[in-house]
Parts: sequence; C-alpha cells; structure tokens
Amino acid sequence: MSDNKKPRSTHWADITADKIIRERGAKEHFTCASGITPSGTVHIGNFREIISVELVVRALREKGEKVRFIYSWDDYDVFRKVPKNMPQQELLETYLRKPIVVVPDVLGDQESYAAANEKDLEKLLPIVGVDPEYIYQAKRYRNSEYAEGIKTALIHKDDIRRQLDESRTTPLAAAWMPVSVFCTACDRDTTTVTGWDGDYGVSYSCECGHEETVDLRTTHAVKLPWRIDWPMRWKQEDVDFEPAGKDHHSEGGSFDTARKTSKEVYNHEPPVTFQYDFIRVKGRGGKISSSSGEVISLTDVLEIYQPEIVRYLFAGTRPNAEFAISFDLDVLKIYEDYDKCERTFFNKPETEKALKKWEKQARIYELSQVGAVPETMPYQIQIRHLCNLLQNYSGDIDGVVEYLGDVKPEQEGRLRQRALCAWNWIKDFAPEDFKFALRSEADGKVELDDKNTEAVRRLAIIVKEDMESMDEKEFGTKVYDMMKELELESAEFFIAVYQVLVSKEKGPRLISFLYTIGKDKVLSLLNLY
RNA sequence: GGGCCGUUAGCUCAGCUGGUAGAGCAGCAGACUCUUAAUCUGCGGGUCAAAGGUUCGAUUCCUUUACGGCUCACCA
Repeated sequence: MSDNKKPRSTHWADITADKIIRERGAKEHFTCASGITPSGTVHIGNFREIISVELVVRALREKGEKVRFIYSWDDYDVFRKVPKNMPQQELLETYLRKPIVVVPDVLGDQESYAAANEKDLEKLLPIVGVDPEYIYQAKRYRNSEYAEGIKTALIHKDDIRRQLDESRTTPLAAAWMPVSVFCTACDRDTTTVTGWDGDYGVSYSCECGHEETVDLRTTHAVKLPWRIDWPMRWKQEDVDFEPAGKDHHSEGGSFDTARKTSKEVYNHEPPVTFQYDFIRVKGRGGKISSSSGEVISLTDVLEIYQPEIVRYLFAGTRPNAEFAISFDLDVLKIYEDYDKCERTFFNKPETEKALKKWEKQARIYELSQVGAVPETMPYQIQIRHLCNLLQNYSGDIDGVVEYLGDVKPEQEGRLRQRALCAWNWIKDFAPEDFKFALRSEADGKVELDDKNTEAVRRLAIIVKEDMESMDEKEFGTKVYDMMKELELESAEFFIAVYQVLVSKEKGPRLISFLYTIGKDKVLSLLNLY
C-alpha cells in the first residue's frame, strides 16, 4: 500500500484492486480467480464474471502488482440435465449422472461435451483481451491432486456439516460424508459412501452393484461437492479475489458457507469478492431465455459489437448493476457513446473541474481497450454513415474503405472490424425502415408521373453540372430552388427520388446521400428518365 | 423467513473516499425550402423515497420505516 503518484481512480476496477492490496497485504503475487461449469454454451452472463475479473487483474497489474489470473473449468461436475436444444437426446440421457467431461460432443468432434463448450470460449477470449490460465478440474481430480484437500474435508466433516446445516432447512443425515464418488465401474455418481478409514481410504457402494475402497492418492473417483470444492480450491490456489453472481452471494448461499469452510477448515482467509448482477438481452425477437434453449453467447455479441465496445459495455457499468445488451436500434447509440468517450479521451481538458469528469471517462476508455491505448485516435466514422455507405456498396467493405480514402494504415483494422459488425447488424437486426439497396440500371425504371419525371430529369442536370463544384449545403439549395420552380411538394419529390434510387419512399437524408453514392452512380440511375 | 440491491428532472440513468445536484432522450422556443429516433442553438428551483442520527455541513456515512426488484434456504 504505497502512496500513488497518480490520482486515485474512482473506477470500480481500481477500487477493487486497491481493496485487494489493502486486505491481502504485500504479496509476491495476487491470485484472481474465475470459473464456470461448462454444462452448456457459455453465455454472455457468464462472460460478465470473466471480464470483471480481467478488469480487476489489469488494474492490479497497472499498480505494479504481479497477478495470476486463473480460470477454472468445472468439468468434473455432474451432467444432471440434457439441454433441450441438443440433438441425440436419447444418447445424451444415457450419460446423466456421469461427469460432463465424459459426455460426448454431439455437435462437433471435440473429445467431450465439456471440451466443446470450453474450446468455444477459449478461442474467443483473446479477441476481447482476456487471457487467463485455464485449470481443468476433471484433470485435477483424476490426477488425485486434491487428495490432501479432500482428506482435510473428511477430517473436518462434522465442522462442515455444522456450517452447512446452519443454512439448510433439513439437516444433513448422520451418515453424510463431505465427498461424492463417481463409481469406477459405471462412471455415475449414484453412489453412497460407506466408510472412511481416517486416512486416505474411502469405501463406497453404487446402485449399479459395484463396491470398493479407493485410495484418495491414486483414485480419480472422489470429488468434493461444490460448497466444499470451492473453498478447498481457494486454499489450493491461494485465491485473493473472486467475484460471484448474486445467486451465490446471499446469506446461506454458497459463497457464504464457503467462506466459513475456508476459514475454519482450510485455514485460508476467503478472497475479496463482489457480487455481479445479471445481463439482460434486448432486441433479439423475444425468445432469448436459456429455458427455451436459445442463449446469447459472446460470439453473438462480437458479431455486432467491436471487441473494444464489448469491453466498454462492461467496463462502463458497475458490476452490481443489471444492464441490457441490445441488438436493436440501441446498438447505434452504444457506438455513438463509445465514440464520444474516445473523443473525450483524446481531448484532455485544462480546468480542474472538467478534468475530474474526464478522468472517469478516460479510465473507462483505457479499460475498454483490448491491448494498449492507441497512440493516435482511431478513425472515427459515424456508425449511421457507415451503415449507409455499406448499403451503398452492398456490404463490400473493401469498396467502402477505398471510398473513404483517408484511412491511415494503423486505423484500418478497427475500421474494417466496425464495418463488419455494422453490416452484420444491418443484415440481422436493423429495422426494415433502416435498410435499403441501391437500384442499378439493370433494374430498369420505376413508374413516375410527368411532373416527377420532369423533376428527376432536372435533378440529373443539377447533379451533372454542380455536384462536384459545390458543397452539400450550396448544392442542396440548388435542388430546393428547382423544386420550387416546378411547384413541387418536397415530400412528393423525395418519394420520387427515393423510388428511383432505392425503390422505397424513404431513405437517408437525400443531399448527403447523393454525395455518398457518388455522381456517376447517381447519374446512371437518374438518366434512365 | 434471512440476505443483497435499488428508490435522484416526464423517461433511462450518472454522481456517493461528505461541501446544498448532472447527462442523454422527451418537452418547450428558435434556425434549417432536407427524413431512416433528422441536424444545429437556447431553455433543467427536482423536499436527491420518508423519518431520525453523526457532522460546521449529507443525495453521498449510520439507524429505522415504506415501496420495488433479486436471491438463499435442493444441486452446482
């Protein structure tokens, strides 16, 4: 705990980092942990935990601390329910009660269902700047690496029973043992522990008829139940920080009992923690709950949001606040907010008061970056404008980049990424009103009355003569003068022109739209009349 | 029943290591012969849920109450 030269940040990640240092004291390194059971697609709500830890890890490292960031795949948990959206339900049912690490991957060719879910996320995380050390619990348990931890639980089984009973409605049975066993004959946890020799020997019998005594130091069969497993691992890895969802965080919840077990049984001070809230999803056509099988994953979010913006979403919201990830028109708003934050970052104010506000925004911007903060401001293009350009070019990103012209090489990557996201959004989520496709000469003419035909012809002349030499405003005036001359209602005129250009009655603001389409293309369409 | 969180302008929310409140949207006024929530300019006296307490001073800390949400008490 040294005096900072930098002003103290009020960002939650920094505050948490400070707290960790304060409460855990000087250490050679701090261990921050996150984890999940890969019993289904890892969804965006789960991602909140990972990114929250990552942000704290980063804050700690920026304070000069060494940090070990571990991510635990709890793939030795039981397969307790077949997800509704999975194929081969009958096959999967035969694996119930077995550890998920032995359940086959019916969707792909990974070695197991658990591995498939794990790999899906692991290949995605680096994209958003998350790079933890993965720990596979099945591997640990099967290698008997937790023999001592399990033995400790057995020695203290009465203490643990008392701790758990404090928050249970029905007390644990007298014969209860703080371990569960996967039968070595059938792989299922349909077992009853029948004895413990006070040392490493555990006996059990299984519903399948199998009975045996195993040695904790050599068996792969014995596992700790969640509420004990968690504190045991805190001890094992010397965990200093681990947040948890609100379901764990109430009195009587698993964090609560784990805290007691950690202190009293494993003699380890429970980690610093905080509670994070759930994520809602907005604008994806209603059915997005996990019960219906459809789940929003990080992949889905990355198709619409640039990696920095995904981070921004989480870095800019306090973990204990619920928020929605939107796929509707809000997407545009989020992009605009991010761009504003970015402009703020590259425009540091002078006055002290303004500086205070700036610092918060700047910190959010820093934490939103996947890697280092860019030295020059990224190419800013209004998301709406980009959407229009992309539609002009039918999604041809190369064409858009070329059209823009003034993109520096170091800016091109992000721009292309943004274009890709914008195009995905247009295709999948943009409201119909927002979408358009430019007509081409091959589409032929649309029906127009004489007056509008005349107007379109006049427009063609103005475009041909003046579009390049005038700016948008001047050119606009010219167009309006023409309308006036023909005594044409502007609304009527616009409908006609949009019909000619995009076969719709509405479109992007006309004058700038004409400029983004470009003189030649505009003329090719107008000259049909 | 226990716990956690919230209650700030019409709406969505910032602000909370204490010094009498801010943004976006909406609204109102004006500008623009223009539309994909159009853009620009101007306009914010709201008992910061209520009552107590600590303090020179509280939206920000403590206690109590009300309302709302979530969660635990089976497993992970």
